[in-house]
Amino acid sequence: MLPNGGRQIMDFQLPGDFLGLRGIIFGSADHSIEAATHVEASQLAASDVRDAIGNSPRLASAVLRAIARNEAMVLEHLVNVGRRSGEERLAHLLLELHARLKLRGLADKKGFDCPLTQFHLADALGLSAVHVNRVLRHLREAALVTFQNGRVDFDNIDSIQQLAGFDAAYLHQNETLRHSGSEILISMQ
Amino acid sequence: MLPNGGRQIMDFQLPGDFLGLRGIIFGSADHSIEAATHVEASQLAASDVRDAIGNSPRLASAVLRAIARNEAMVLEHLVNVGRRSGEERLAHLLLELHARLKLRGLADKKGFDCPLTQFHLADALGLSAVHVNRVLRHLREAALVTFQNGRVDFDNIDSIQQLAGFDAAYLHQNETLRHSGSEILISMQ
DNA sequence: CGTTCGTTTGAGAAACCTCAAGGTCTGTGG
DNA sequence: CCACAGACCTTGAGGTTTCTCAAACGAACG
Repeated sequence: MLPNGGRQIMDFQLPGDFLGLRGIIFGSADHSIEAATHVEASQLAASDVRDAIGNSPRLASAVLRAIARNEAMVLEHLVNVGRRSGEERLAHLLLELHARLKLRGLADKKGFDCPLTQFHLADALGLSAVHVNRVLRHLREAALVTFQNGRVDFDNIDSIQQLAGFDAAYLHQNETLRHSGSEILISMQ
Repeated sequence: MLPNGGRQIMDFQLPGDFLGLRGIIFGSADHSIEAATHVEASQLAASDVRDAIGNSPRLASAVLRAIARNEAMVLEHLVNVGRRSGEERLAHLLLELHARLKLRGLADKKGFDCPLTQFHLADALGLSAVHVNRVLRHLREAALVTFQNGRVDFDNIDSIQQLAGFDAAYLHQNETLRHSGSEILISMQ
């Protein structure tokens, strides 16, 4: 949140994501987390996590890579907001969400369920909600992607990837750090 | 660099900064580094760095905090580009550079030497160089900050901090990870 | 003395914003 | 069952910000 009432959404956390890692490391957070859906989460004591990291080089390395991956994502969002047009930005965000959800088995080839409002999209993209609405219309009329009734459907995923300049490499999806129950899971493929 | 020829500068590395840490962790980089001035750097073998991190929990922890700090900075840049006006963005960037340089003894209270061109600023802020020029004029005419002949001078640092919504907390300046010669230095205050 | 790089300024166009109004859907209380 | 409120989406009109194209200027350099 900014003093003038504006909001910048830095990322959308998906099921299985580790929340607030940077806050644990620094002992303070420069952001807040808001639930867009019903959420189930388990809490880990910051000191426990720090101890575990200190005692296990393997875990430390995994956390290191997790944060680096996070930074790569935020960086891509910076590129998105800084150097792409409204259509490209929106397309890029939807493609990113699709790629990340697909890995979790929460999306199919055509699209995915998306509980976000146009206000959420606007605050993530540095646009106004009104403009997001118009851009969505353009994308729909261009038969690229449809976002209606909480569902995103790609009509032509190849051409929309080209439009957005989307390349999933920055997501580093071959490895993930997750928390489940009260444990931290490292999964590499 | 983007396919359409655009460029997004994610950060300006200052003397003493550790370069390409994320590239070492992932074995590949999603960005490139360009020298804006004469640069002296020493190279570390990626495998050596990885080994060192694996063998020293203390070093691993420091690297962890360094990356987290990096992410916080990129994140602030995202907020900057996504939700602030041209004047606010530019003021914010100049204030960040000032704060970071001051810590290294490379700036005084009034300002600092800045070798960047207006093209550099534009590519960091998601603006055009022409617009950067006009915004600089506004800031100069408002007696807030002057950027001329490679020198940035703040006329009224309090009011420009307020204009930009700048708070140096995100820089986490009380600790740094640096490389010097062929060593990695951890310094905490 | 010409070239190159960076800055400055003007003019018109495009992208995007704000304000405003109306529409749809959903849940809720009477 | 109906009326109402709230949240979200949609569309229009007009304004602001920012962009692109273009040209001119100054400084540094060989």
